[in-house]
Amino acid sequence: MTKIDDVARLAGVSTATVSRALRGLPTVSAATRRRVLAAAEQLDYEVSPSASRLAGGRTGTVAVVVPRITRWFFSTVVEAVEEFLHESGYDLLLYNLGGREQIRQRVLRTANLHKRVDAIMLVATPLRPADLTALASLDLPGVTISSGTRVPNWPCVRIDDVAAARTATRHLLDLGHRRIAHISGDPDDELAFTTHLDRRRGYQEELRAAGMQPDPSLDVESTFTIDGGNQATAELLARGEPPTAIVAACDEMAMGAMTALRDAGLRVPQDVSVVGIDDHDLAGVLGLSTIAQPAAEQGRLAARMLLDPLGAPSLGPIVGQRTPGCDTPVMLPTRLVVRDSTAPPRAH
Amino acid sequence: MTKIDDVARLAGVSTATVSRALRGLPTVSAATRRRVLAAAEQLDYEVSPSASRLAGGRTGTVAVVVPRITRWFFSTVVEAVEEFLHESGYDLLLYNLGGREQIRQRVLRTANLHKRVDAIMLVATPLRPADLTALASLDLPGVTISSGTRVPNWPCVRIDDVAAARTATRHLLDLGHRRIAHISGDPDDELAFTTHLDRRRGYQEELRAAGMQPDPSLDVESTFTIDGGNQATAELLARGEPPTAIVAACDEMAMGAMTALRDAGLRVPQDVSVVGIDDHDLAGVLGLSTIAQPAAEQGRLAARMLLDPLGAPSLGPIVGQRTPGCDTPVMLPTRLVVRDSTAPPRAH
DNA sequence: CTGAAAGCGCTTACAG
DNA sequence: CTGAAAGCGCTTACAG
Repeated sequence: MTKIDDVARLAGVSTATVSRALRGLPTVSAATRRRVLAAAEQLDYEVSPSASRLAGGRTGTVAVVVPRITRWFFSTVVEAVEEFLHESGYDLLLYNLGGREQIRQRVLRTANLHKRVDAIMLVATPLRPADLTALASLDLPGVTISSGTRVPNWPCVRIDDVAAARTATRHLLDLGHRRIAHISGDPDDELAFTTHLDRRRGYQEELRAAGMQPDPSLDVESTFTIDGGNQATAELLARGEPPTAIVAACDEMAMGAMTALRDAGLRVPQDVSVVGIDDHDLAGVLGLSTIAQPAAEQGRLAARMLLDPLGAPSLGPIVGQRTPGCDTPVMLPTRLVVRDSTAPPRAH
Repeated sequence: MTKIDDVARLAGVSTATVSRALRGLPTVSAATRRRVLAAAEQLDYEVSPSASRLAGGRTGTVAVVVPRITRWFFSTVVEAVEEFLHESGYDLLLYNLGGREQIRQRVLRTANLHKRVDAIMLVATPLRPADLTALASLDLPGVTISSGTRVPNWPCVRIDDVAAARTATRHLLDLGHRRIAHISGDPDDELAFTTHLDRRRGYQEELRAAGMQPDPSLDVESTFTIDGGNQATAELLARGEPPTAIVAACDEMAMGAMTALRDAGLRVPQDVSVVGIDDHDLAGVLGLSTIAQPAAEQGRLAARMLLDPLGAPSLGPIVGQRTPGCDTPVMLPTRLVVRDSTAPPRAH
């Protein structure tokens, strides 16, 4: 392995100068820089990350924490984030919580992340008070995506979940539906995962704006998954007269709903309309009407907001600066995408 | 930040002993170990990864390279691998190639990975000869999942793609189909991504075994995606009399095929049967018959084969030992899952 | 079983 | 703009 001394010797300068030249610091003359770069190139030199980190105190690495990488929203966000990070010279350490509480604790509460990364991105990760304390003591810059708990001084990128659910509900109202059900997730989750709460609120607000009272018997809780949508819908149908339309809190639940309806012999949209939120990769294949949210864009933007104050991974010390005014989440727009799963209710 | 000296002082031993005790090395007396652990606990001590790596030469990190994290197979593999790695004390560095050739080069050909990870996992990553040379000079242990290029001395976990496609084709033959089309991917990819080639071979072999000649006009190439399946099927339909059944090289292509058929006014399975390979999360929702492959299990097994020779991340030097007999890929079984997308052809 | 000392390969004040 | 020297926080022979 060639090391910095080899480069220094070949270029006829000190290792300090090699270090500066290679990192593009401005305090190196053009001629010297050229010589150093040539030497490094010739020797095929790559800096040792461990040594650089130990000496410089920066890791050039970002931790990205997601609940489940297999779900559409999270894999889409991670793909966009990965591209941005690597283009910026950062490595991505992936943490997939996967519902395992012990992993959550190990990642968030121990000093595990400390000394390991320069910054943290939390995607839709609900936090307990103890988690917040742990994160605060880590004293690292970070960003959150989607709802979940806000972390003091960390910016947040998300959509307006209330508005998204309102748009979905309004779409059904506009089509003439009055018996509109809602299926959502995480009933016994005491964590502050607010997405489903916000979306329920939007559903209820829009009904009320139309002069209607939300009917609790048409509002079923389950989990934020295909299976959850399936079960919630089955439960809904078991309760008696089916609704003419369903607002699902996410596309995956909507897909489960479509399956349950099919299994019950009901046609979509002739018997029951279904609208989701997300615009999942497969929404088109299924003809699912939905409220599209820009997942990749949220990832890219959050990555940018995270890295901007950090600068290049190996350029001088980290500026402790926090983005000012990051108390207001950045909200990205959503839009209604009408496909084949929604239609006017049948005439009585 | 508390460091190893603080622990040493509190425990009344040398830093060398702290290091040994904390890593569970056997050459520490039980009493000393207890004292050290208590001190570390009391001080909330966490080893500095950078320092440990620099001094010990191990990174406790594995690079996982996937083509596209947003696709079902890859996110499922990564989820399983992530769990295994973290449970074993390793970090996961994610590289999502995303079709960007320059990224492939940066990841595989430069010494980028060197000094950064202890081992590499390549998931369905095709390699050019130059990539193989670069990997060889990295001299790191590794493992490959799925087909793609074999790397000398690296074990490989996969399914038998030829057999999977044969089973899919036989299923259609058993139902009475004779006009069976095949859609697959990567037509102008000179890389050695062999999955689609193997699956085509299986399709053809099974037809021949049934005494039939594969009809080139029923074999369309596109890309390994939903969109690719859609386009390939549209192309197939444009060629004239539709087939009575389609073998898609993966579920995502099958989903695209279902969309194209629907758009063309053809019903599945009444007019055309469709069978895929994968057992994608959404195959059930779509009623897609398919050949299920164990994605998570391939990930777990590959992670285990990768880590076994490495031992715990901070336990002594890496043993250069390569699993013997790793020249034969480990093949995991697949199985036919019949749903609603396949049925006997209509009587003429 | 334990410790003193060297060394891992860089970066960073500091001085010039 | 550049260099000599200290130091980042561990692990590892080596010696006992």
